[in-house]
Amino acid sequence: MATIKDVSKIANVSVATVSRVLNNNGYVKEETKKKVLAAIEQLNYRPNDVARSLFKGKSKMIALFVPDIRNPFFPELARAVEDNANAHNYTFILCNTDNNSVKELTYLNALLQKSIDGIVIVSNTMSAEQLRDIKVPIVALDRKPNENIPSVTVNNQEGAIQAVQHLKQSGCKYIGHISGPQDISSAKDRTKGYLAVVKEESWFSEDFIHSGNYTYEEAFEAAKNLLTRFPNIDGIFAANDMMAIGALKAAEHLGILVPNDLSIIGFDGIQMGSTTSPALTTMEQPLYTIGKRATEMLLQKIESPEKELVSEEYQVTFIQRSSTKERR
Amino acid sequence: MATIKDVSKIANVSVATVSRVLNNNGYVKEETKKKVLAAIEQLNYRPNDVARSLFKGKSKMIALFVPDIRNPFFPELARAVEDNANAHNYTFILCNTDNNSVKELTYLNALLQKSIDGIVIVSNTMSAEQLRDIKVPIVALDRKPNENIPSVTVNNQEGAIQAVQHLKQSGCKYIGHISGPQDISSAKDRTKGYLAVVKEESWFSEDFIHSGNYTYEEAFEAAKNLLTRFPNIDGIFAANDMMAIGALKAAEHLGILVPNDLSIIGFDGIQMGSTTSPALTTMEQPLYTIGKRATEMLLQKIESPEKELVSEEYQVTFIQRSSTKERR
DNA sequence: TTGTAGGCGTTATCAC
DNA sequence: GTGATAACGCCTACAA
Repeated sequence: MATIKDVSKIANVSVATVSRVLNNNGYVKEETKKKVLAAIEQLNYRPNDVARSLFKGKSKMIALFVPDIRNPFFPELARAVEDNANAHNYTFILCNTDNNSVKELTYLNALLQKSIDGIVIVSNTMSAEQLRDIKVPIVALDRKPNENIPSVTVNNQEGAIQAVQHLKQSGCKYIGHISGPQDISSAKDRTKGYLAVVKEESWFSEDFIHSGNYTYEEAFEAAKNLLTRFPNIDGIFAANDMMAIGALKAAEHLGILVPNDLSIIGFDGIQMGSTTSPALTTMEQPLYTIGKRATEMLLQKIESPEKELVSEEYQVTFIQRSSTKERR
Repeated sequence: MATIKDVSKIANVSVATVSRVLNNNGYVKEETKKKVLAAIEQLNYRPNDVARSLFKGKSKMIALFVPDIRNPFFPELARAVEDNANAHNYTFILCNTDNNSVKELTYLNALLQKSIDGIVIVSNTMSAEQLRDIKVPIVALDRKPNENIPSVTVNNQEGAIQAVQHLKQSGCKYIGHISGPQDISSAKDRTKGYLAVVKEESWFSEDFIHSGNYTYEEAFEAAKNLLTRFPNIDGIFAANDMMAIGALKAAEHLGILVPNDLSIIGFDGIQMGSTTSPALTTMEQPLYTIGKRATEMLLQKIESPEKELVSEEYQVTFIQRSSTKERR
């Protein structure tokens, strides 16, 4: 690879001048500029970003931490972040944390050594202290690890309320809930929403809630238990689509007809929900939008660190498909 | 961040000595080593990877090019590559190319400026010439862009033959094919496999093949056309699972019962195939394995460039689920 | 066994 | 307008 020095020789100028035309700053005569440009062209010269990074202390790289990119919820976010990073000439690093705080910390250190400029993080494992003394900008996405770190989320509780109310309005009397991990703010808020609607019902007890840990497999089991134990359940609100799909399968397994005998509603709006039979009614998150927004906020913070970021909350939208009956 | 100089001062030695203990090379007295280690500990010193990269010309970063991480086929590969990169202390960069060769080239240049050490690439758009004069190691995954570049793939043609034969053996008489983009080697080979089995059948004509472009939506349309035009079709081989799921939906749409009136088999073995109703029979690729292997090969080439890599081919396995009848 | 110093490729500060 | 030159933080001859 050619260096700035090579260019300077060919153009018969100093490296300083080359640097000036490269970065368009400082005065440089039109004529010499042309010479330099020609030399750059001739050598097909490209500046070495590593040297630049060393000097500037910035790498033009941002990272995204997700638990596991194989979970269908995350690729949409990842794509949004990558698109945005790319549009601003940042390189995109992806880290699968497995919700493991040790792994998270290891990634973090490795990235700091590489002068990472900022991180978008979907996590619930990092403690407040850990995050506090990190000096690179961080924006939380989908979850709120703690109050001190700016986040982009959706109205989880309100969305859950809407979901459960839809079940009621479409005729469900006994509504079960498959919940997500309660240490994840989004999951907790969705459970809160569920409770807000049904807590006062005469039939309600805590036993109508089973944890599915946000996974297909556990939700399959949870739904089977729930439906076996309470055969009169005619509605299920799952805290995410993967679990709703697990519940769908469980119903199929038990010979329960959806939506005739049982309505199921999910949360997230992942594509998979539209490919099941019946297709899944759900509360759709604007996933691409929130991913994009989180990245924009991060880049803004990187480029003007003095401005404080303020958290944002987006709205979910109800998507009627075939796993619930239409509102009567 | 503390620097090597800070450490050297505290330990009362030269930076050279610190560097020696850091990299464990050269002689250093046990006692001074301890002093240095203590100083490192005290300052919580971590070497600056950017400076290292500049010196070595290597970044300890590898990239993965995929068309679009939102396509459910890619996250499994991405996870495998990331895991392996991480295990070898490499940082993982993800690039969505949208099958756009201009975008690919732009990424490539940006990464070269960052001294990227190697690239795993799932692509069919890069021309032979483009790839030839790239000096960083490249390994192709899932597809063979051209013969000069080492690749990790599966036995696509053979797998397709098995798939179509399964349809025949389970009683299908008229078998349609929803094909993928013919400029992708994997898709082409699968079509070849289909043809190898049915080309000589009396009923066969090219009209039994419709392109679905590897997408759900196009396959949905393709299947509808196929099934409307040839109502006697009782088997469909889709060149990937996304398209098979599209075909499943099309059948549902037309009131055709799967697998009673129509058998559908896919290819890939993505998780989504197991969540549909009926669940999808498919030829499963060892996705994690091939992703892992491609990365291993890449890292090996990076660390010993003198050794030539040789392409590898893995086997697909037949997974009987519910979208086809069992072999009689 | 340890230290000095040059260089990796850029940028920015200061002269001229 | 332009050119030296000192950083950025690290590594490795080469000396000592």
